[in-house]
Amino acid sequence: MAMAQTAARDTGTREALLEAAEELFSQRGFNAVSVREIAQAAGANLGSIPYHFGSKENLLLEIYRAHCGPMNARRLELMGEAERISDRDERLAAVIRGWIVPAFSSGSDRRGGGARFTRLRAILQAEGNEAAREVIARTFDDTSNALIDAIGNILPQLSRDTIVWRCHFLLGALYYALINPERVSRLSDGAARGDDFGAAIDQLVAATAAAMKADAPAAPKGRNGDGARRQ
Amino acid sequence: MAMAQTAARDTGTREALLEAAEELFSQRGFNAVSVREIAQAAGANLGSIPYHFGSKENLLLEIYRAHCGPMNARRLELMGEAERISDRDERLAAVIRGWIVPAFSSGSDRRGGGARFTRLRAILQAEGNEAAREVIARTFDDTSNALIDAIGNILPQLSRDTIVWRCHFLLGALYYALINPERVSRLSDGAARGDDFGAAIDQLVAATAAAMKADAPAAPKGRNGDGARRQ
DNA sequence: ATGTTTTTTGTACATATGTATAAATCACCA
DNA sequence: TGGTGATTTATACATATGTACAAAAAACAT
Repeated sequence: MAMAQTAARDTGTREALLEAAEELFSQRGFNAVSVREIAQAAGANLGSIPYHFGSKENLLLEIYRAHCGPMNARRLELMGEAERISDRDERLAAVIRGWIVPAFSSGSDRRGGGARFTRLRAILQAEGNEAAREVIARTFDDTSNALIDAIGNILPQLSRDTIVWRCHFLLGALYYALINPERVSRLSDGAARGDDFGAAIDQLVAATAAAMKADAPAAPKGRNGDGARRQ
Repeated sequence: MAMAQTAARDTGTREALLEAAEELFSQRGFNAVSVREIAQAAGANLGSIPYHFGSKENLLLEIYRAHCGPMNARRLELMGEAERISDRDERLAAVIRGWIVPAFSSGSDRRGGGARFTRLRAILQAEGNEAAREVIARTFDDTSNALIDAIGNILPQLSRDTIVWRCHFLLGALYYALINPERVSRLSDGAARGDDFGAAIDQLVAATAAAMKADAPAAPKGRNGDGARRQ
């Protein structure tokens, strides 16, 4: 047939479907993307999706399987290198950077991380996709714990809950930086570019390292504004 | 007729629909919630949604209209009070807190902010809902700019882009804390509760204030890891 | 009361969705 | 070359969705 099939023929239909699905899911989430769209973007037939993956949800899980292992391996590798740094401030920044960088870009291969996959996780997390949520928790908690432990070693005066909160904020900031980069450009009148990943990483590392070094918040008692309410 | 709007008083049905829609949207986003679900949750008929709101999207915008004004007014009020504090560190923390608190809970009225509405914004932001994105940008940029300006006054050595980045991280952390509170409980082995809004606010204020006071990140270019890539 | 406007209700419609399936086509090897 | 298993294609199906619409009901004004 026509050109539409070249993508499928070059890389294989299965690969083309994974690629197209990852791109579309990372832009609009899981619910808003139809299997017909994915097939069309991949230059493949609608039926090839149930054929190769069984279901739409399984296609999503396949994307996770392709990325999670390499991405977390790279994280542990970079954080391991960082822990050999003697200077405490430098080590803290390097550990944080080692955790952050693979979320923006993998090493050499296209797989194993990258901003697109992180953005995908961010959106699916917000969508509340159950399958994705479970895979995320199972697959990413160990590197999160590695980060928490490493920071605990560097800053032993901090309680674990405070470190957890701050690492949680880090992940939220990371997700949001990838989901909504336009806002940075807009609010800074173009002085900063939200899609400049290098700047985002540098800013995020500096801000997070400083936040980690702060004293834990004072008293968990009395005044907590009118915000003390449970969900 | 054209009078439909003024005559559309609180019949109960309209309010119930707004309430049910806000609850459902804040849990599962816009796409994944059907108008039939909303009607059922509100104890109303399916046809009452097109009747009262015209369309599903319009119903969403109505929710925004109910919250945006009061929430931003409260933010400006609290930040204004904060700016009268003489001590710089205290003022910085109070300004940040003034911006954060209304995102978790409004003053007296149920409307005008609150964690549920913030969570709604977070999810819709991630979903990439165009209508919501535009309203958010138009309605919230002014309070974001107020926060940025206030911080710029307290910390004049910081460039505006650095402040913008850090406020951006703040919003991402805030969103994520509301979207995924279970993760805090899980990673801390129950020592911290992600759904404790008071703790979340205290932790977020302390971390953000410390991040703001940090020096701007060093290198403008050069080494930025393997993460320097454009979206 | 009567007439008019507003609201509610039930249903219809066009479209979109994920998946199943059978026929057609291709790749590959004896 | 012929045949066999893998893949692709086209179509069908059941279901879900947002909205339109007309009739019924309720609320209201005079």
